[in-house]
Amino acid sequence: MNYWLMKSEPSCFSLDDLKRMPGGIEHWDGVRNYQARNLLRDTIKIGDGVLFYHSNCPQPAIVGLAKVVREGYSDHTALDPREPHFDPKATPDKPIWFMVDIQYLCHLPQPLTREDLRKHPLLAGMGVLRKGNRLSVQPVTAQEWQTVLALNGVDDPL
DNA sequence: GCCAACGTTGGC
DNA sequence: GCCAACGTTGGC
Repeated sequence: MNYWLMKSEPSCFSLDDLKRMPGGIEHWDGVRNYQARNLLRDTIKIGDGVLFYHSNCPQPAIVGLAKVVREGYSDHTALDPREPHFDPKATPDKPIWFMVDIQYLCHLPQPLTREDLRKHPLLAGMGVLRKGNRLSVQPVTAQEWQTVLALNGVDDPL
């Protein structure tokens, strides 16, 4: 079991949007970075925990929890010329880009802002705080996962 | 809106 | 294979 932090701009796709999807499930498409692609294709597994992070917004924060319900498969938005993340080099046989499906679990009663993370000794080392870190999918340690839950007084849903 | 950091592209 | 130019990300 592994844990991940996934970033999304709430003006584009928010945790509320995920909650509203049928079954609370949506595919995590549009990732066009090779390092993140490798994680989506090879490493992220069904049942893994996801910290849902809102980026590029007035209050960037970890706002909720999700879990992985489908492992890496072809990101079809790379094959469709009408899609903003269309990649002419991708083909059905060699998709290049991959995505996973995640399912909504809950909102955090107390979203954790960057300031919250920075001031907590067990969270201050999180990748999302590192300057210049642009990975939209990044690993989270079990300790970080448990600390985020403990600060919110929520039981581990996984 | 600014700007630093980063990944990608493409000429050589 | 180097590296400058460029586009994007994302906090502030």
